[in-house]
Parts: sequence; structure tokens; C-alpha cells
Amino acid sequence: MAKRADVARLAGVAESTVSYALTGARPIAEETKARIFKAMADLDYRPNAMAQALRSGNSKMIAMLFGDQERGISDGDIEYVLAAANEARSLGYHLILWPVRRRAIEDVVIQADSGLLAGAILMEVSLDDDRVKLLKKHGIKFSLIGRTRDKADTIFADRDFEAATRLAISHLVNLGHKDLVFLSTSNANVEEKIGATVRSEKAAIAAAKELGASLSIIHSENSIQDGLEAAEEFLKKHSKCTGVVSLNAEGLIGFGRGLQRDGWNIATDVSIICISTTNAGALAFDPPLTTVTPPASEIGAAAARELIRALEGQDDNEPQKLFVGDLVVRESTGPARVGKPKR
Amino acid sequence: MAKRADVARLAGVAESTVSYALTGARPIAEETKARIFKAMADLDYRPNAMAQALRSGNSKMIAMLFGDQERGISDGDIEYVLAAANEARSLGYHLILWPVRRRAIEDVVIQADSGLLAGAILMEVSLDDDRVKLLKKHGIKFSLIGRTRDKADTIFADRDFEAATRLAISHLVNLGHKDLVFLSTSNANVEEKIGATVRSEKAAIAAAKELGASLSIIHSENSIQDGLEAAEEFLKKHSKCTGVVSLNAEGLIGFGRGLQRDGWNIATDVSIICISTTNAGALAFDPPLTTVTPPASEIGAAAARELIRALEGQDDNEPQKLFVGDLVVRESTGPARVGKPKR
DNA sequence: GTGAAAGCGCTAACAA
DNA sequence: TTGTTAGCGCTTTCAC
Repeated sequence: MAKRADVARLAGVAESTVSYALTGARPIAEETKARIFKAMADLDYRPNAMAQALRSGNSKMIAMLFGDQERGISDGDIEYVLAAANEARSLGYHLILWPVRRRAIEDVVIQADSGLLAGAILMEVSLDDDRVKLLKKHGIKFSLIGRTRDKADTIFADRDFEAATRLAISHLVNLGHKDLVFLSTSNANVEEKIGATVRSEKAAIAAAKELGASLSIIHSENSIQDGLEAAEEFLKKHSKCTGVVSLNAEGLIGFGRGLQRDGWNIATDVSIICISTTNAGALAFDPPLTTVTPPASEIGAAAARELIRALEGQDDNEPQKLFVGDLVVRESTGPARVGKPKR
Repeated sequence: MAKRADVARLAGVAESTVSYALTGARPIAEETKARIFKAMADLDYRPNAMAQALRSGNSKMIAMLFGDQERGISDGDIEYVLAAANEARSLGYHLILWPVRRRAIEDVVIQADSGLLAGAILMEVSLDDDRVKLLKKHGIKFSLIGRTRDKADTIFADRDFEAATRLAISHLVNLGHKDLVFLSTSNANVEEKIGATVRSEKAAIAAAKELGASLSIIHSENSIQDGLEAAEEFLKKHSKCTGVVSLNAEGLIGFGRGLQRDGWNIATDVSIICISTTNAGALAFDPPLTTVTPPASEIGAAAARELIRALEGQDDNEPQKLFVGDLVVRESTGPARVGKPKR
């Protein structure tokens, strides 16, 4: 592989002149520049990335810290990751996929100190995430997909759960629903609680109140089996409800199945809207789910973009950004039933 | 950040001695070694990865070339990727996630020439994949998840589709099924045909013949809607069949739904087994699907491991490896019905 | 407008 | 058993 010196020799200039021609950091005579680029083309020259990284102290590598089945891997996760990878690449950076258990973050610190990593993106952030504290302490630049309770000096891209939840609830209320259930995720592990749960629940309560609907919350782990159990709870205690908003995508599969097995017709007996499933997931549901779709690609891209901007010291940035997602009406919601479910 | 020279100074030795203490490439007096490690600990020293990469000519970076929604992103894909990332990390390498359209592979060649990439892993390999030819031509080391028709000098980890398909068919035959349908993926684009389709179809035909069952093939795009259409085709032309083997995970969702809407009971009227869905996907099906589960983690890990072995010039390797996957009997298969479906 | 040279941090050939 | 030194390929200060 040709190097700078080869190009310089062939073009009859100094090595540094080649560098300057490339960066444009100082004026070069047009004629010289042409000779240099000709030489580069002839030699099929590629700047050596590792030499640049060493010299500049910037590896242009970003670690995407991918939490290790704490909540299980959701099929939507890949969307965040791919979007971040794409955005990074289009800005000249590279995304290293880094599966890491919550407690194994020290590794990342070590690799950052070794100059391998320019920064990191964290997923599945809990409200008081120890990892965030650790990264801050070590001066490692990072951005979050999600956000912590304390937002000071933090770069993040997250869902606007308040707005998304309100959007879902008002969709149901507009259809005449007055008695609602919010199917939430588990609240077993309060310490590690993911912001999504806390924020959505609060927003659901507030929106229902404001819009004049009643709202009960059912907690369920993010699994089909637990969703089936949630359905039992619904049938026992909440069967006068006509509308369900779900934050729990996996659980909702079981939940819907539980109601259907009891003879309920989704849409006519009960309307269901989900704020946390992918479009593919919505279509796999029967009937196709009305959703407020998480804008995963936008969020992933923003997390990468804003981190990189910070790394490059740019200031035209918007380091804290929220995304709502669009209401997509499919077939699982309809006018509130009057009276008892047909079954 | 402390560097080699700092450690050397503190330990009172030459810089190279520190290097040798670290690599063990030459004997160092115990006492000297102790002093060196003490100094490293005191300084919280981390070797600089970029300097090592420049010096050694090995970036220890592997690109995972993630095909860009040609077939759509399947929720199983992340499993391959995570497993490869994990394996790479445990061998001291890093996996760069590289979303890339089939035609944009030239980028990868450029980045490999620039010393950024030590190698690459390709997914979604077609039987005569141009990308493979390009990488070979440029002398870029790679491994495949999947395999090309011409296997010479190629590192790959792939599914043993022949064995997996046979396993599925013999499961049905053992349950008394004689009339089978194979739900395949689309064969629209013959040029770019993915090995999975070709190999599974052939194997299905062979296994059915050998085991004394009849077998028809239904082609369908990998989507719910197309699966529904496949169900119509089944109801029209193949309704005497009692068993279905599917290579088409997404299509199967629609297919099953189509049969159920027509009143068929899965398991008693028709047995269904899928050889290409994740366990999560199998459980999301109603009833839970019997599967021959793709061993995605093993395949992803093997692809990374064997590539790295080749990069390091090791010879205790097994560069071409096939994985079958286990038969997991759930609730979608049962004894062949006698006579017409109950409905 | 251009060139010379030092140095990023590490490694390995050579020397002792 | 240990030290000296050149150099991986690039950037940037200093000099003209």
C-alpha cells in the first residue's frame, strides 16, 4: 500500500504538502495540488487510518454498549443500533458493537483509556444509572439512548413518553373510551427502573385525568406468559374497561391472546393501542395493532450524531432531544363498545 | 495517560523491557518484572491501542457487513451479530457494525486498504455473491455467515440446511404425516438466490422421497401478507396435506393465520414445523411452534472465531463449519389427522 | 506557497 | 538478561 511519502515523491513535493492538500489547512497552488491528486490516484493511495488515529488522538470509534438480556433483546433494538451505525459512518466514525453486562462497564473505561474508543453510546438507561456515573467520573464522552433522572451535562436522545402516551390515550378518548387500562412493564426492580416505565405511567395517569377517563394500571413482565396472566387480571378486575394502552410489547401478545381465548373481539369489544412495538410487531398482531410507533431510527441516529458533534467540539448541536413517534391507526382500535362485550 | 516510557522510567528499565514484560516474548528477571508491573499499576497504565495497531499493522477491527433490508431485517439477525461481537471481544478483537447495501461494498475495500479493518464478516450471502469475489480479488480476509456455491478457500459458518430440513420432515413422518407442503421463500430473484432456499428445497424433496411422503412446494415472500396468500394457495390446491414445513418465518405468521381463519386447527388439522424462526418467534405463534431452531449464536461466534484464527495465522482451525440446530417440539405438531380437517 | 523535521506510542531487530 | 534505536504513517510547528 502506498503511503504519504510515496505520493510526495511521485508528485515531487514534500510529505507535508500532501497532507495540506488533503486537509486544505493551508493554501496550495492549483498546479501543485493537481500533481498531488494525480499521484494519489496513480498509486491508489489510501491514508492510513491507524496512523491518523495515533497522531490525532482520535480513533473515530464509538462503542455501542448493548445491554445483555437484562430485559431480553427486543426485536426493535436492532433498529436503534443500525441507525446509530449508519449515522456514525456518514460522519466518518465507526460503531463498535459492544455487548456488555451492566456490571462489566469497567472494560469500556479501560478501552477508552487505551485510546481505542472516542466515545460510547449507552442503551437501556435506568433512571439512576451507575454506568453513567462511572463514565462521567472517568471523563469518557458518551450519549444515551434514554435518559437519567439527572439530565445535567448529558447528551441523550430519548422517547417523549409523555407525549406518546398522551397521544395514545387521546386517540382512545376520541373514540369514546372512558374506562382505560394501562398495561405497563414490571415494576419489580425499582432501583434499576427504566425511565420509560416511570414516565409513561405518570403521563398515562395525568392524561386520563385531564381527558376525563378512568385509568387502571396492570403491571406485567415483558413476556407472553406474563401477558396471559395480565389478561386474567383484566378479566377478573377490569372487564368493564373498553380501551387498553400498552407499553409492554411482548406482554401484549399474551394479553391479547388471553382476551381472545375468552371470546373477546379486539377492536369491537376492546380497543388496544401499543406505544412500544415496531411496525413489524404491529403487523404480526392479529388484528394489526394501532400504535404510536417508537421512532427508533431517529433516536439512534440522534444519539450518534450528537455524541460525534460533542467529540468534535462543534456547537451547532442539540444535545438533549426527545422524539414522540407517529400515531398509526390500524385495526385494533375502534369506537368504545356500549354495554358488555359481545363475546 | 501514562505511556510505555513513563513506566520504563519509573521502573528503571528500558522501554523495550516493558514491552517484553508485557508480551513475554523474551525472558525477564522475576524481580525486574515485578518492578515493571508495580510501575504499571501505580501509573494506571494502559497500552495505547492505536499505536499498537499502527506498529503491528493489525487494527483488530472486524467489519460485520449487515445487509440493508434486502430481505428485510429479521429479528433473528441480531443474534448472529451479538454472538459474533461477543466472540470477537473475547479474542481481543472488535466488531464494527457496518450497514451496507449490496452494491456499496467498495467502501469496505477502501477501509480495509486504509488499515482500518483487519477483516470482515458477510451476512446474507447468495450462492454466487459478487461481494465475495470482490473481497477475494482485493485480498481482504473475510468469513461468511452462509456460504457460496464455490466453497474453495472460503471461511464460513452456516446452517446445515439439509440436516435441519430432514430433521423437520422426519419429525412429521414419524407422526404419521404422508402429504407434506414445504413453505419456502420467494424464488423471484434467481440470480441472487440465498443458499438457504435452494438447499432446503432440495433437501426437502430428497428427504420426503426417501421417507415415503409426498411433498409440494409453495413459494412466498417473507411477509405476513404473502403468507396469507400462500394459505389461500394451500386451501385451494393442497388441502389434503396434513403437515407443513416452513423455511419462511414471517410468511408463516400469515400462513397460519390464513388457515385458522378458514377454521383449521393447527396441530390437530395440520401440523406445522418451522426451521427458521427464533425461539421468541416460536412462542409468539399461537399455538407455540415446533421448530428446528437455527443455532444463530453458534454460527455467529464461529464466523468470528474462524476469521480471527485465520487473521492470526493459526492452524488449529475448522474454517468451514455447519450447524444443524435442535428439534424443539412445541404445540404446533401432532399426529396426522385421518380424513378431512374437522374445521 | 512550500519544505524539513519532530514526534504520536509502540515494537523488534540488533547489540551488548 | 537487558538496552539502544529505527521506524510504523501521519500531522503540525517552525522555518524559509
